Order: sequence, then structure tokens, then C-alpha cells
Amino acid sequence: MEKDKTISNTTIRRLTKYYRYIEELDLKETSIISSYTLGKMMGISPSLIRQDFNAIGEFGRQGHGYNLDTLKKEIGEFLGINKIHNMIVIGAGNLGQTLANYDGFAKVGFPIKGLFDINPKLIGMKINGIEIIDLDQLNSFIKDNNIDIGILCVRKHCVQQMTDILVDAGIKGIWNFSAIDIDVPDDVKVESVNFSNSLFTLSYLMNDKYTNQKS
Amino acid sequence: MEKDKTISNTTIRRLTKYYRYIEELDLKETSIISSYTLGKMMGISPSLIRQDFNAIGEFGRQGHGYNLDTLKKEIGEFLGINKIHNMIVIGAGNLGQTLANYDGFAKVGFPIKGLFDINPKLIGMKINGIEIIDLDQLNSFIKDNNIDIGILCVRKHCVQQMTDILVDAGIKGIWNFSAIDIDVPDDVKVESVNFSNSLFTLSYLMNDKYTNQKS
DNA sequence: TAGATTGTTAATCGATTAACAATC
DNA sequence: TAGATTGTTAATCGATTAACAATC
Repeated sequence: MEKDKTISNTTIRRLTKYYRYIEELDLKETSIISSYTLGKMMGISPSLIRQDFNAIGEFGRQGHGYNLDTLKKEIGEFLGINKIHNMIVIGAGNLGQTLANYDGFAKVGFPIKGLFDINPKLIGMKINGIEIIDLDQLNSFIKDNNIDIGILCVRKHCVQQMTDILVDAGIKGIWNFSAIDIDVPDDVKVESVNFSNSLFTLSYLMNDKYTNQKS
Repeated sequence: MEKDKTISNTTIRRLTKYYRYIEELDLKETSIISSYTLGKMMGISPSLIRQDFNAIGEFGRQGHGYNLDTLKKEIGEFLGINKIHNMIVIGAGNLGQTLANYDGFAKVGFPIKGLFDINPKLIGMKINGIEIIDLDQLNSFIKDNNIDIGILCVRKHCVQQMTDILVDAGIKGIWNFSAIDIDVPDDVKVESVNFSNSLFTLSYLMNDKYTNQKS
């Protein structure tokens, strides 16, 4: 099924976009879509769309287009989002609690099972039905609850320390919302959401002198 | 000062990273750094670093390296982050309040001046000293307070509607935290932080079958 | 001066676009 | 069948790396 060509990061990011877009479309009756139409709607060239889809399999029908259900299933399969990923949040501050309050992740198969903190005032509280637990329970909780993703929402002075704890506990995926980058072994995957980088990029785009650019 | 070569998006993203990195370094006494050393620390090739820096100006000293202060100042200047950008948040829900509670943006010159919502229960409340205001006050508030960035934190069913309101009010930069993409005129710049895209990318990276990839 | 490191051009590598034969 | 659109190869474009002369 999968070719041994490696798939570029840009393709992966677009695949997540297609998936999201198709999800929105799903409600409507259209069950077949051409690369031309999808490209028109999403602002991506049809050629690139076909390259992207063909990178992960062959599921178009020549002369017709792509079946939306198949497309969604295949992309989902490829990205590994057709199975459950249990998550925990490290740091039950504002951001950690906000993520716990958001039900969108659970809906797509990424439920948050627990929040971890060291602040005794928080421990025992429940956010959206999710308990805040003492950090020293982490190891057993990860094992007992089949956790595979840790979400980092702590201040930068303890980010690396918390990372190391997660890695030691056997976590293989870290979603890093902290302000700094982290070091992990090769077999641990990291995806960072860095607010500063994003805000500074916006600042650049708005900077009068440079008025070209498309995102 | 600026060449008319357009600067690629990848270079911009790296420039924001350098800036952030240099900020952390600033505390220490090292005032000069070579592309080799910086590259070693950040995992970026020295050659690429020099290309990036030269894209926005010439401020290295041959035989020595780059002065950290100059570097920070020049990159900041280029990204437009050496001046104040007043921001407002649209949607005073969990995420909007969390962003308002975070002081990091104000510290780097991006203060949040107001939160907007339509929920009467929220209006009048203060989050971290920032007032929640009725949406119908938006236009005058933007003018009176010199706002140039709107942060979108609303549910997807009203995202485009809120975008249009911001655009009509003359906002030129939108930081979009909502779940879907938005349409704006060419002169309005958008930077999106899409949690789903990010989470799905992490999912892919962890997907056993495909164990190559570096972020 | 000798050593080091930049600035910059050339070479390579990778990603996007164009084109078209295959085929539904 | 004719028309449409995929799958895929070739051409182009852009980004990264290598190399080295310039110079501090």
C-alpha cells in the first residue's frame, strides 16, 4: 500500500487541510469531487492535489474524480487519525484548562484523560469532567490509561524537565504549547504550537514595506 | 536597505525562531555568535543561517560573527516587532480569556486592549484587567484605541461573519485561532493557528509505518 | 600577518506545475 | 463512443547546501 518514497512535510500539512475541508463538505450531498473543483475551493492547484493524493495511494476514478468518503477514509488512515489516541495535559493552568474544556479533540478521537499539575490547590478539581492529578501519579496513570500523547502547557523554566519526565514515562508523542523548543530522543515525535512564532509572522506580513506574499 | 528579492515563507518562520532564540541567549554574556555556533545550537545549517541573515541585510563581521544585539534589532525591525501592535480578542470564551490572561504578548509589544463578545453575562467582566465589551462597540473601540490586530476565538459557525466585521472595521491583521480558514481581501493579512492541523500532523509522525521525518 | 568567518555565487536537491497518455 | 479526469512523467521553479573569495 505505501510506497517507500518519503512524503514531504508540506504534503502532510496539506493532507491535514484536505481532511478538515472534506469533513466540512461531508454534510452536503456531493459525494464525488474533482481535483479541479477541490483546488478551486481551497486555492491549491489541481496538479498538486493529485500529486498529494497519489503520494499516499490510488483512489481516484479517471474521468470522474475522487469519492469523498474514500478520500476521507484514506487520508485519515494515512495520518493515523482513524484510531483513538489518549492524551494527557501537563500543566493545569489557563491554557491546559482551556484545552481540557474543548470537546473538539475528543470528537475526532483524541480524548484528554487527565490533567497533571504540582499545585495542591488544583489537584482533585475537575475540568469538563477531567480530573487534575498530582504529577507524581504520572507514570502509573500513563500505563493504566494507555496514554500516547502528552500536551505540554507549562512555563518555560520547567518545560525541558517535564519533557524528560514524559519521555521517561514512555510517551511517544508530545504536543508542545510551551514558549520554547524541546529536546527529545529520535523515537519521540514532537509537534509544537508556538504562539510567538505565529504572532511574529503576522507582524511581518503586516509590515508595510513588504507587501507581497501569500500564505 | 531592503533588496527587492521577495523573502520566502520558510525564511520568515526561521527568522522568528532566531529572534526567539537570541532573546533567550541575551541574558548571557556572549555578545558575538558565528553562524556555525548558532547553527549547531539550533540544528540549522550555518550556510542557511547566513543566507537568511543576508536576505534582510548585512550585519555580520567577517572573521568574527554576528553581534547578538544588532542581530536581534535587525530581525525585530524586519519583522516589524520593534513597535507596538494593539490587539483585541473576538470571542471571550475559554480560549479568548486564556490569551487575555497571558502576559507574554504585551511584554513583546502586542498588548490586548479589549475582549469582545455578545453574551450579556460576560460583558463588563474584566480578565487580567482587560474588559469584555459588547460587540456593537467594536468599530469605535478600534478607532479610539488604534487597534491593528484582531484575534479570532469564536466557534466556526460565526467565524466568517466576525471576520467580515473586523475587515469592515478596518483591521489589517487577523490572528485566527478558529477551526476553519477565513476569506479576506488582499490587503488584510491572516495568520492561522489551527489546532486540528497540528494535532493531525503529530498523529502522522507517530504513525508507526512511517518512521522517517524530522520536523 | 594568519586565522576565522562572513557574503555571495554555483551546484544540488526538492517541491510545484505542466503536459499528456491511460482509462473510467 | 466521446468527454472528463485521473495517474504519472517531464519541465520548471524555488530552497538548501557547498564552496570560496573577500575581509575583518
